[in-house]
Amino acid sequence: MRRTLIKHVLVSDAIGEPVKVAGWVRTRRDSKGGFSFVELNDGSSFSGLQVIVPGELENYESEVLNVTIGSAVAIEGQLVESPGKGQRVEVHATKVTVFGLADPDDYPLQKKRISFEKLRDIAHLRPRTNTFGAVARVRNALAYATHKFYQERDFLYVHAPMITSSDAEGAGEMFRVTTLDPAAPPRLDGAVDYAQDFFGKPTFLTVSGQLSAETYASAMDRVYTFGPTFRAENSNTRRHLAEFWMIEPEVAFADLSDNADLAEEYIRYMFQFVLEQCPEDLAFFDKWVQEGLLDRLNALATSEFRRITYGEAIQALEQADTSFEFPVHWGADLQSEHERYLTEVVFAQPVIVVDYPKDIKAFYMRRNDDGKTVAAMDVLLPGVGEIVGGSQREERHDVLLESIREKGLPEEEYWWYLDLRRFGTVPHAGFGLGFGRMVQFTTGMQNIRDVIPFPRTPNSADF
RNA sequence: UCCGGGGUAGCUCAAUCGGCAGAGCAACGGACUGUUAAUCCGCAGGUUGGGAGUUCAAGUCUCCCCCCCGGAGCCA
Repeated sequence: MRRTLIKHVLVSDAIGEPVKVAGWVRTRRDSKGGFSFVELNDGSSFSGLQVIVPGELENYESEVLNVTIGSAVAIEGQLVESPGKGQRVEVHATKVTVFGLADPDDYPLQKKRISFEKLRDIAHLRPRTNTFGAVARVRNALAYATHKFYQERDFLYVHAPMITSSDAEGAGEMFRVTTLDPAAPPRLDGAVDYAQDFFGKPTFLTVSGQLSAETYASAMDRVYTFGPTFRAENSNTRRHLAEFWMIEPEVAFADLSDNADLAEEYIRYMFQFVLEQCPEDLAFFDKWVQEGLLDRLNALATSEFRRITYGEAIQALEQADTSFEFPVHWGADLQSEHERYLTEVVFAQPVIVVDYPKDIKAFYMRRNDDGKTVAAMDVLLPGVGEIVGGSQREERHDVLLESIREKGLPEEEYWWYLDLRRFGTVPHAGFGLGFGRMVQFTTGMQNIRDVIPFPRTPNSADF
């Protein structure tokens, strides 16, 4: 008999028909009536399926009564309307196959709530909990929405390399990739001789797929990357990971305004999609993780984002009757507290800040005509802060070269990047969106370590 | 990396001035005719993160180390 996923059984109308399901037991409650209730979850939906196991089954005493939370079983039986409260249908078992028991003396999960911190220590078992099952489904839905959104708009999915020989991508400390023996590396004049390393030169894990995306946008018009990126920063916050996933669209013949349109549309699309696909999971987060989550997501799925310039942002902050830890003045970068104040207090909605001072932004951002600012943009969301950073890229060869020199970057490493401006250069723009932060915002989960299956942070790379 | 808060039973936590290390839940045994975080009775559960020190006596005080959480910086 063919197995049906529980999410399909729960909405099935085939009352009286035979059905087969399998999954992991959440609870078993025995009745004096000589039968047991078994709640089964297979990860396909938030809700589990209630199974009634009659005492007459031949393995009832020998096996079923040993089934506890965490056990893996398959059930064959009949779908019936449930006389009890709390579920529409249930299954009356005619056969129970026990694949694996979970000794309750050792099994670390229980029906009672366990702290997220403790669950990180058992990350291999936490997807079996309500919260992490729901996070996994929402994360999946957001990834699906991402591909759907860009594919529907004729973007090409580009796989950026994860290993790079450029140590000057300008986005933070990098992890070194090497096959040399760290205890005894080959040396040349005292220094490590990377000519003998696997790639014949020093290599690192990428911090961004942007530069690769730009090369493909300069041929395929509109592209996006969606892959892991790595930062060796010693960041210990609830918003940072050493290994995290980023989505980076890049569009040719586009300016900063087109870029902001795209970011806004994309973010709204994800909210709409996940509201449609994961109502049960979101209702759970709304009730147990962050009150008011559903109202906010619903509002965001349709509302426009507020767009202001950096100069206007500084003005608004200078007029604020709050005292900030970091002083506000034109030329200073916006701190977390400033970003939060703008998006949470001043406007109380998502905010896109554009045109930042050139001195605090990356070399590749397009210089504005005022000579002071660049065509950069940050998208700020209440609760998470910066979720998108992007810009129109500098397409003028001489201006880009000047920027590279001004910032003291190694010109020779950018020969291919400069080539894009020598041959058929084109105005183009793009941004990066931190996928984990999007999942955080969508689920209300406070810590980014709890929205990725196996978080990598300083001092922690288990599982 | 900096600042602050923590680490006690399987889990969530308590322990007054330094004086016998406790509770709820889970688990286990039993009771209960369809339960929904079931309920009731009973039983059991400990190298107090690791190390050193002060003391008649340390979960508690001192020092070193490890780990976790929150905030900041860096950023997505």
